Amino acid sequence: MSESSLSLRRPARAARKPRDLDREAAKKRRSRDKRDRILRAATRVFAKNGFHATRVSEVAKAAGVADGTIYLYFKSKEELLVSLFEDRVSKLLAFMREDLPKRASAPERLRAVIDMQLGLLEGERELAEVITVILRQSTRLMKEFAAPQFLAYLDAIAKIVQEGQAAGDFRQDVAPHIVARAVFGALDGITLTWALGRAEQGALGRAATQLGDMFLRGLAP
Amino acid sequence: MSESSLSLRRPARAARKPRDLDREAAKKRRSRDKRDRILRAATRVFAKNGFHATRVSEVAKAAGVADGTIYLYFKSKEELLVSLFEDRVSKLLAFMREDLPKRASAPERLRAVIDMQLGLLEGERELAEVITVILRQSTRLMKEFAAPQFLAYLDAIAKIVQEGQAAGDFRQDVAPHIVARAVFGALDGITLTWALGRAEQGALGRAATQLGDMFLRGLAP
Amino acid sequence: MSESSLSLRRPARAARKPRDLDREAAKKRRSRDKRDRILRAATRVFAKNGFHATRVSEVAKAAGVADGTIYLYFKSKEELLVSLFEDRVSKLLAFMREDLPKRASAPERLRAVIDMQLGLLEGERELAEVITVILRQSTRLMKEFAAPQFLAYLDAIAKIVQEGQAAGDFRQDVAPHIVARAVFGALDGITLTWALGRAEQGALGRAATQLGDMFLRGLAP
Amino acid sequence: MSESSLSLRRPARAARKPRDLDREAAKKRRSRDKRDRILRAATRVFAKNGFHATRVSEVAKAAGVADGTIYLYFKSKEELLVSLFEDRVSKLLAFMREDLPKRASAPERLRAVIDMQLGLLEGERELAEVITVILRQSTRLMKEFAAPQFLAYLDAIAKIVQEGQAAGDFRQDVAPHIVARAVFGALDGITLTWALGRAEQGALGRAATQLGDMFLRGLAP
DNA sequence: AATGAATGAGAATTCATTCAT
DNA sequence: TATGAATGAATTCTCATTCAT
Repeated sequence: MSESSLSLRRPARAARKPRDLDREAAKKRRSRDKRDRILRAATRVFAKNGFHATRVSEVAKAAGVADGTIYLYFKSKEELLVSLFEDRVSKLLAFMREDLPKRASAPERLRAVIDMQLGLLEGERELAEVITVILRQSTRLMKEFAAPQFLAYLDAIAKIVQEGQAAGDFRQDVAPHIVARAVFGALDGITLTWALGRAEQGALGRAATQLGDMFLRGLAP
Repeated sequence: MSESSLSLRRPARAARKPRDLDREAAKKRRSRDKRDRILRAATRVFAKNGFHATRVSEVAKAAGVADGTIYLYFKSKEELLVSLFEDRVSKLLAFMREDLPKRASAPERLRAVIDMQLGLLEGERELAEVITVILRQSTRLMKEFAAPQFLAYLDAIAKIVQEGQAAGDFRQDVAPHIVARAVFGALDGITLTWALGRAEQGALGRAATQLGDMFLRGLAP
Repeated sequence: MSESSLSLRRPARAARKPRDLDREAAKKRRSRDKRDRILRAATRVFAKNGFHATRVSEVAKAAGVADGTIYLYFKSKEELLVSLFEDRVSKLLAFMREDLPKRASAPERLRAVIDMQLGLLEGERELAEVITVILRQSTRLMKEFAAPQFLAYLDAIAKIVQEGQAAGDFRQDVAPHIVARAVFGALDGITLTWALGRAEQGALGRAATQLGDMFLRGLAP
Repeated sequence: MSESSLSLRRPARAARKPRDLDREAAKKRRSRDKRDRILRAATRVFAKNGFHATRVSEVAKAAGVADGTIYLYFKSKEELLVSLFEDRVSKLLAFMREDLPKRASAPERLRAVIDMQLGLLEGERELAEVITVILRQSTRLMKEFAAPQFLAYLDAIAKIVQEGQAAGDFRQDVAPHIVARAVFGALDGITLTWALGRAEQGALGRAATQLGDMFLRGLAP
């Protein structure tokens, strides 16, 4: 701060600009760092106490910033929660766009989805808890924000099933959207139990394999 | 009630005691009525606004009683939520105790569980929403109360799978507790989507059949 | 009142009246009994928990009556407290009217007042606590009701001092109203400590003698 | 404050730290100011309406702060009352520690205590009312907090009496703790009447002299 | 950008009192 | 008279958010 106020008093020189850019970048980096620090702290505290029982001041303390600082990066407490969710969902959607097309068959694609949904949280128990449990604590979030994205995700899975049925890889007598909901729910249930504490390291990976087997066999024509 | 009208025709002396009993009974009935009225109102309002966004006074208004009256029947707002849950869980556990033993094989028992978990909420969309979504809004409730019951339920399902494996009805290469979580999660996912509004009447019944088929085929040796 | 309304409907008979009177008397006795029961219960509970922390329902329970019954005998919770106070004050004022004139000299009258104020509560620790401590918990009571009576009492004591000074029994260089306040305060202080629990049986009697000695000697010309 | 204006004229480097210190000090001062403002407002409002009849919002309004601000400085409404009391008691105890030992004889010490207890409140009628009347309105406060301190104070007075008796300055036939209670009670009674409004300026001083005379003469051997 | 003191709206719960039976 | 279920006004305290520094 003192540095920048000093520079105001000096004549503008050509050399300034590159340095300013650097400075800008550093500032942005620092800013992003702080934002991340807050998000990580929020994950920790939300997972421990739940959304409503968590005070903004607790997140601030856990992040090592002042209460007011949170509001420089997030519009509200609820937006903190949204951001945690958005971050993961964007990764998930990116995956679906980039990775799925590489898989030749519907069965392969379905297995990939299963691996990914569980793999996304492996090693991040707290984040898993936030997404499976805490997220549902904000009604508005659930109805206005999460639901649409969630339904889009379900539709994407249903589409895989449909394609599999069209290609003769899956049985015809199950409704694609029912399978989609079941697959998602099964994965969510696994994650939930794991997040609630009754599961060991690597459990999600093993579960993914077994679930994949079971669903694919259950869907076999 | 019919008894009390009868007693009016009898000699006063003999009627004394029965009438008192009637009065007692009527009082108890009215009391239960009011309790139920409050519970039904709570289900409605909780489903609409979520637990935290619902004010006790709103429930009172919806039930047509004074704010304070709620506290004659429930210790706190949270206990209202617990009561809604307990009512269903007790039915569910009663079913598992009474009905399951009648089913000869593990596959039959698993299908019965699936039918029941979905059947329990068919036609009661608001209650379904309360149980799948709202319940998770109270962290304390989730951790202290619901979790233990939930885990007991999971264990019961896992036990069915285990028995099926022992009897040679199910494949050996899946962990019973993973199947249990997956089955529960799949059912919960179905209910959730249905509760959130994208499903028609009778959908849960059809879903139960298809899910049963899929899981049983997926588990077949 | 009920009597008069009754008599309007029935033919007046000579035999009726005595029986009615008996009935009335019995009723009044029972009524008084219940009133006393409530007052005694109130003393107990107020002394234990204080005025504000005591719920009317607690008094009702301690008295063995229904909540609503209290309101058949007392207009409000505060009136309960007033009644406890009035009862004692009336005894105190009766004493001052009847007993004091019998005492020949001012010193004798002052000693009598001291004996009486302490003697009034001896053996009734709970009542003493209510009067010294609890009474001050109701601001309205203190200001509107108790204060006037209290000041009247002080004036009566001051008058004794004044008479003693006129008769040459007391020193002239103390203001009568200051002595009055000091005497009352000293007695109240004794009672308070005793009520708060640090004093044994008979303590008030001994204290009265010593206080009497000390004040009389202090006032001697 | 004066320091910080000075520092503006000095070279910036050296000024750094002192200015920060100043800022800290100013902050602390402002904080203390606000705390005091709240305490003074509380005294005013409590004296007028009593403890229970006073709403926290009224104190806030009288102090010119927001309701919530009160809770930044005091844990609860009751703690506000405690703080008023503690402040005076600490002065009183400080006096007993510092001033009393300077007085040679027990009679001088007793008179000093009398002067002090009354002098402490002279000119602060509202505070006097809070301490003599309002304080007793919180049962918990009376029993848990005030009682122990109060008893310690009584013991200190009793000790003076005892020493006087040992030195032959006081009569032997009065129990020291009875005298202590009487002295305290007399002073409290004087204060109470004064606080309740029937006394003019300077009254406490005069009362102190007369009371001192009376007690000392009453205690003379 | 950062701070954290200050704000003040908001809500669960209590309990004196009423009144239908 | 007696009951006790029902009422609903009333109030403390919390905590997300703001804003002067």
